Amino acid sequence: MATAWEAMNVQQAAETRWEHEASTVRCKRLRPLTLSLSTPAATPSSESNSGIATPTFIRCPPRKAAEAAQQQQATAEAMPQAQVGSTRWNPTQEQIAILEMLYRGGMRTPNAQQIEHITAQLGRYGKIEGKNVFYWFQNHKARERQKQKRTSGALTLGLTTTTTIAAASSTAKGEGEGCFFKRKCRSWALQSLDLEEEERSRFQADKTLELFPLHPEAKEER
Amino acid sequence: MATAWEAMNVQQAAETRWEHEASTVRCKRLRPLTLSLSTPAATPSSESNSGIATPTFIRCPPRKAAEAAQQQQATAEAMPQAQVGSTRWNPTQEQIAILEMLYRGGMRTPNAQQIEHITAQLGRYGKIEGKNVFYWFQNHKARERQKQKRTSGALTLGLTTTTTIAAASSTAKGEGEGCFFKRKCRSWALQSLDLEEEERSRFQADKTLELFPLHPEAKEER
DNA sequence: GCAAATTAATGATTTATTCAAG
DNA sequence: CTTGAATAAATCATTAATTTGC
Repeated sequence: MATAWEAMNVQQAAETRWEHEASTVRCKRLRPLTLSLSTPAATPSSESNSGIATPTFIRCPPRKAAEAAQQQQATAEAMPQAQVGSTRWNPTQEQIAILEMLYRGGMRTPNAQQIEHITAQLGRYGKIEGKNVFYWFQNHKARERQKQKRTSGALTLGLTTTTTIAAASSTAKGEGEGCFFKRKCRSWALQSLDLEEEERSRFQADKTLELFPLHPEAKEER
Repeated sequence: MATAWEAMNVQQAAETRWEHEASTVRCKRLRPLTLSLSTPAATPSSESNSGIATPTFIRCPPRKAAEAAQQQQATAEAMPQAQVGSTRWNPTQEQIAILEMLYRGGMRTPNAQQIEHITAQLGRYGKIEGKNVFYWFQNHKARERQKQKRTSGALTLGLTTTTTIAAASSTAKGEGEGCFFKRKCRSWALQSLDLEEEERSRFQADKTLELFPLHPEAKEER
């Protein structure tokens, strides 16, 4: 559990590894490198969690400390082979392509339903979970912002190389919906619905969700 | 960094969360610019709409609407604090008392199961959702940190503020599992399979979770 | 050519801030 | 002003890529 999710991270990814070409040279720049100076007083030590039985499927958590490992029961799963060990989602080319398309289309913080839909769709190309979609947008958005900041800082020209991107940050706040947890709640509450795209319209109808069509935040400021 | 295994990625146990406490003082207090100035060029407008045939996903609905929609179900409750028209959770005295007790007991970032449990318990005193519990801990923790920071800052005059802060945060760290998303994931990840029950228990058994019985963290460390 | 060692990306989490209801 | 709710920034951690010594 804890993550059962992870547990089944199958990824079927059999297909080729997908090169991220889609995004074209993503960030390339030097990584600020975070510096791990940490603090003088910082003592990582601790750790806590002592060994715990790891569920057969390897979930992601395992990281440090002893492995206790005795967990027999090894993968009682039927297809032992499959990707058993992967811990994190590894998007396929198609998945990335779709996500980027959506992003370019203006989507920044999809809400629960949107995520469900997207996940359902992307699921056709490989194993995926809602959280992956969520994180993808979060990260993509953040990194774009970051990149831009870096760029602008360097250039200083303020030419707004990518005005479009700017929109991202502004949008986020504007409406309160997309919120993160929202989807969580939502999922908690009801998850089943996934169907086809049609469903979307249904939602729309009763939930007043506006359609995508840009026009985004007219509201902006606060 | 980067250097791989340095740390020995040994596996540990299920679920553990590894907290990055190591870094303790991460963000240096004042965050450079962020503020809402956002980007100079921020012009939401455009949004790159070059017609994109974006899959009809819906965009986030305006906050008001969303809220309204979501509360319809709230009604009909016979609970004390009927929050009929309220949009946000309004904890009852009992709920707060319990939460604080847990907090004092050392709980900081409850995991999915813990949250579920707590929510269930608190539900006896009034309407409540898992996210409320989650947020409560998040906020309580953050505010305590904040307060502490402020205090220390005032007293020490910039004298190694870091250390003090570090200390503060360290406490918070306590246990690491609870990851936040855990629950979300969990919920997202098909709940149908409850196969994991046993797993859960297993987990529970060895991993804290005793929720209520305070006593909790004996671990606390640091 | 190849596998260990390194580095660049980027998925996943946590913490800091901000927003806004009451 | 307090605090529930939500988002963005900072980090951490793991895997894809790339480099390097044989």
